[in-house]
Amino acid sequence: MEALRTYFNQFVQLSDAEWDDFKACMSKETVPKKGLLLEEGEKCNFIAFIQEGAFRFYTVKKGEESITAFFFAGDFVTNYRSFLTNKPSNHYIEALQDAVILKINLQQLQQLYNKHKTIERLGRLIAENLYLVVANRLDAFMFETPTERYEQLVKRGSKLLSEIPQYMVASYLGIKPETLSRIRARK
Amino acid sequence: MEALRTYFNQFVQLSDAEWDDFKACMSKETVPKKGLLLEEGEKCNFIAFIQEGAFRFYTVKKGEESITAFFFAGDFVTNYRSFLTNKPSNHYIEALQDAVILKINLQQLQQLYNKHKTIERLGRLIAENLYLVVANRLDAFMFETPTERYEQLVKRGSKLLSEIPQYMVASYLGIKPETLSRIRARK
DNA sequence: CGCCGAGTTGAACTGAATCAAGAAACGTGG
DNA sequence: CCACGTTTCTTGATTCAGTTCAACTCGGCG
Repeated sequence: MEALRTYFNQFVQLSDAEWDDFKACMSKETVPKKGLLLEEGEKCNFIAFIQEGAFRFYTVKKGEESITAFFFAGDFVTNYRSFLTNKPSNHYIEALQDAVILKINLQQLQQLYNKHKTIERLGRLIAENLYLVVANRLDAFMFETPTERYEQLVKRGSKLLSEIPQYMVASYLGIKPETLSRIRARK
Repeated sequence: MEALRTYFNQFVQLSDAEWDDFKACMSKETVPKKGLLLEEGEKCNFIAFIQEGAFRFYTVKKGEESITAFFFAGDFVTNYRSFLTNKPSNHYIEALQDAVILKINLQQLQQLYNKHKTIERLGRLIAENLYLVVANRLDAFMFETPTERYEQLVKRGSKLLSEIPQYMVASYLGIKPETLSRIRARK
């Protein structure tokens, strides 16, 4: 639970009263490896903080799984688009290992937004932050070749390279496993 | 000015006091056709509401202009990334026609955030909204071919097709002018 | 009338996808 | 702890969509 408060502290300083209200809304859940936290077609009405485990966020297009993101302990996991628009998700969220999460749902969060200005601000800062994350990913897809995207992972020493099977990394990079294998083979 | 209030009303209902404070921060500016509202290397410390005119948002990579977005009357225009991170912009913002805008700067906006909870909320809702916009564009680049992206423009009856020269539309779609010409030729 | 930028068309090139086959790694049960 | 079967990764040959380079057309505007 302290990990979550630490996470928030990057953004705003919550008072004890605010934090207590927040904590009261979080409910702990476990998800077994390969379990689905969210299925296509469901509305995502929660945001979850990952205490343990990891998830992949993927969609199925033309019969093929395409991975959009990975989430690890200390991250939030949600289908933010479905959460914000209240429309059905076109993505699945699957646990890659047994996981423990703290969930808060949309209604509870909205009440917290109404009650506490600082939490409203936290919501803004997190939204702004997520904007930056997708904007960077969009840049990577618009301006970089698959090879360059892979090299970025290497340069940043990304977790993905050590913790995620190569065919999933390929999917995340937007290429076929064969292609990633060849990129790695050269040089 | 009323157009701006109408725009905000999609998100929240501002009281007269809040709106007056907001208005007091906006300053009117004009930008001539081909004028730059923002240059590469500058920090973008403003958000501007477009009263008249249109802008293109582009970056130069490997000696080539690549257009990321177009903005029209009734839209906000800013380099949101630079605005949020306070880092230099890697994009230019250029007026496509003579334009009139209402500008507010970062410091003023932060004061408004501090002073009015509803404006803080407005900030959150706008950030969430921009998240959805880039997320959709990312989807288009990850899952659609250039042809499909072009067909989306046609299907949505996009302004771009009537108001923007074809070579700029091509750039926005992430392809060469020759390729867009060929896409249009088939069928 | 002639120029110039925008748009079109053609031919050759390139990087990733596809299809196919094989090698390596993994884990599960005997 | 080994053997087997499945999954993951690699390698090769071919195809394909978009790029590149180049030439040419069109339309507006001086």
